[in-house]
Amino acid sequence: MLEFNETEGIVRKTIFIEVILPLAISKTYTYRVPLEMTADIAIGKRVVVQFGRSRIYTAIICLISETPPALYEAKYIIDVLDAEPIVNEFQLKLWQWMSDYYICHLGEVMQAALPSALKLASETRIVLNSSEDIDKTLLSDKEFLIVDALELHPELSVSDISKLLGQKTVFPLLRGLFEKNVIIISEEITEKFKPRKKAFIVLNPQYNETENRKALFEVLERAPKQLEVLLAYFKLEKQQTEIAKSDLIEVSGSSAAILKALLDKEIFIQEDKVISRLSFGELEELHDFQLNDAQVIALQETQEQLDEKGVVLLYGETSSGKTQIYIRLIEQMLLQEKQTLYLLPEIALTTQVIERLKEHFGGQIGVYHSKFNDNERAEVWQKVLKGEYKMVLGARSSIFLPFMNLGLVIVDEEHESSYKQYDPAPRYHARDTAIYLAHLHKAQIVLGSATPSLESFYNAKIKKYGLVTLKGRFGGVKSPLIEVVSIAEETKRKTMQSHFTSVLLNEIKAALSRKEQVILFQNRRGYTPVLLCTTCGYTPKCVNCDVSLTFHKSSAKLHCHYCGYKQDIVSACPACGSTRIEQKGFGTEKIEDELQRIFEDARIARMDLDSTRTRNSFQVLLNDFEEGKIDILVGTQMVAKGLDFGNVTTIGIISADSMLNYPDFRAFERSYQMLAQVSGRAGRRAKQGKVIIQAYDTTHRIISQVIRNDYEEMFDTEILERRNFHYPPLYRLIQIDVKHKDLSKLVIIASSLAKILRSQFGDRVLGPEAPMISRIRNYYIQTILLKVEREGVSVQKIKEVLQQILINFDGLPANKGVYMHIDVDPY
DNA sequence: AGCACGCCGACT
DNA sequence: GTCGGCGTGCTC
Repeated sequence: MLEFNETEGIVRKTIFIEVILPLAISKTYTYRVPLEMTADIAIGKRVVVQFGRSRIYTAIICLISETPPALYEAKYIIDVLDAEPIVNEFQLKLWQWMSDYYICHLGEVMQAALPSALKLASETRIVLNSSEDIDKTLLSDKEFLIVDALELHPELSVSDISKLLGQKTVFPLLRGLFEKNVIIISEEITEKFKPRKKAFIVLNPQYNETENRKALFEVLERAPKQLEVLLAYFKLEKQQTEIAKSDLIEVSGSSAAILKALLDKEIFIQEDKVISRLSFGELEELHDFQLNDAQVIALQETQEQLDEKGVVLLYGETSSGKTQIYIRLIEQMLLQEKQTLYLLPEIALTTQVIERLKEHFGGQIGVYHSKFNDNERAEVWQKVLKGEYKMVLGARSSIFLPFMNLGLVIVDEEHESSYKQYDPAPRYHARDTAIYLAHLHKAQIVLGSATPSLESFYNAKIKKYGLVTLKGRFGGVKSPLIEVVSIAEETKRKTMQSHFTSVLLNEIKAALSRKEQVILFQNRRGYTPVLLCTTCGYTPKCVNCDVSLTFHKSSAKLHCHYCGYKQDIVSACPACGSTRIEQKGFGTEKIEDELQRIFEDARIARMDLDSTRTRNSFQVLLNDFEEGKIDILVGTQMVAKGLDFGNVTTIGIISADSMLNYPDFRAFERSYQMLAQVSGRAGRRAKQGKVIIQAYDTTHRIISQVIRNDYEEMFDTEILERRNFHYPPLYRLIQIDVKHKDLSKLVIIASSLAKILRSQFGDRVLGPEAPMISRIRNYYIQTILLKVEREGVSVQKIKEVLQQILINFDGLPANKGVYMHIDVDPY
């Protein structure tokens, strides 16, 4: 299609573009480009398009062509947003791979990949950025109008603004306001990540000269209180490199007011530094850049293996100093001007790792975190794009950043389950996706763990990955003593007190008397505190989901963990009228209560999903614990992840059985990892820690393997089981969830689907089966599992066939009202 | 994902 | 006799 452009006097072609829309749609859509925008078109740029009657979206250009679509008239694009592409070819390839591998729509991948500030849509809510002073003289008339309107109405949608201005094209205007930090996206402002700051005091450097110092003493002669503070400062200075404000006040026996006088006189200078009390274990020694012998060897081996295989599993015990090795590898990347992606589990990102690495690498390091607000995320995106950040530290979503020349990917704590996204699609695993990402860039990738996932260790064993083992605890940290206590035995001897064995209680008592801290660990899954009528056995259940309601003392209500439904507590059983209703099972809340009854004077706190729901409560809790305001911390999985407190010497596992008996093929592997990681937390520094494991089955092989610290034996026994029962890493799993509001219809539909699948895939198909939670938000669920062997068949082929079957099945009138979702590698 | 078009119950 | 319930189908 040729058109003549009079002003330029040249013949130009009308072009058509394929765009990805941020929606769960299986296709890309074709739009027509107005001639005056032709020159601005490039793959990876954003365009504004109208889709459907009234909706406007930001889409990404993924293909440019000159042939108009044959069957319909393409709409014109409204605008081109970018001067330069914001998504590169590597990313588009990665998106396509994810969409194929995880069987989801490209639009869903885009939705997950782009920070929302980069994909405004007509429904996006906009608010003013209150933390920023707005210089209104810098605004254009239209911008001023928008700001004015936002001052009146705190929250407006993009389409509101469009109406207000009487024009369709508002995205470029809004983009300008974003860049000036005037407006922000509303959904994100609630979760702003707040690093904790602590005040440090330093002497004004001018007093480092002897002359000036003399004068200083003379000046302060008539202010004895202030002089005392100064003397205390000099004393502390000899002992430590950094002097905290609170320490100085305490040591000098002075007050904040006196210190303030010194600050006002500019004798002291206050510095607020971001600190954290969470760590991933091995950072104390980060300042010591001398690698020990074991590390030197491991580093060298890692490099050799990386050159040979591209992927290396760095299997290093807790405290063996994996981080130092990462740092060396990163340094080499920096020398080669290549980018590094350093992946960490979500929770570890609030930690020292960031500060320490920032200290070492300076401003070249970016952090990408779900708790950052969207403007910050978009900013990191831009800086990675421009190559300003040579390294990014981030949680799973940072695999989506626009790296141009990635040289190295590090996946720390690679076994962590938080690398897997469950909902919504794309249900991807960041480690596996990172391996593909590295492959696209021909980059190297290091997976690090003290307790590797079975699949990674397996891949290392079959020589697909390189394997480097790093033994020995760094800095002479001793391994803790592990003691297993039989609950059955103590129950028989009647020495149990509620859920605690006498052995555990004695250890707690001893630790408390030594002024040391204790962490108690209770796995919540499978042991929720439910109400039970002791007369008829009735238990209150959620009206929307197939779960028992959980009693929450804090709200004095019964809660559903799946849909948030709340209900008042019942005093009489609605089934039989009996008032004999008791609490069964035990959650952290109950443990906390009972513990308080036993240790009346101890300060006990609880850390779980409920107690840390609000933004800062997690930090506050850890803060208090570190500062010694809490003696005993009771918690769920959360406490197992990377907590590092020097004064914790005693760790108790309330019930190892509840983890081991969890009905999941990975229960043993997870239990091993959990117990090994928790044990690694005890007695980190000078003191040797003690771990008490309470269990009914004290002879369980996993417990004994944890005690002997024998990962490889665990691996061997587990692999045997996995082979026998057709589970990963020897087989691949694809899970299909079938959902319907009507249970009887669901059962019929699910089994007919299973039958169709079986005709194609034979006994690779399992189910349908009702999952543990068989109804959520009024939808009944059945799952069908596909076990596909690793050798001899093409998984991609199987996925294609599967996808086609599901599309056909979905279209059948008999199956209306059914929802299906696919989870590839659902673990 | 949204939003419109379309066929069956409780209201002026 | 109309307003509105949400079931299904399309969006370049």
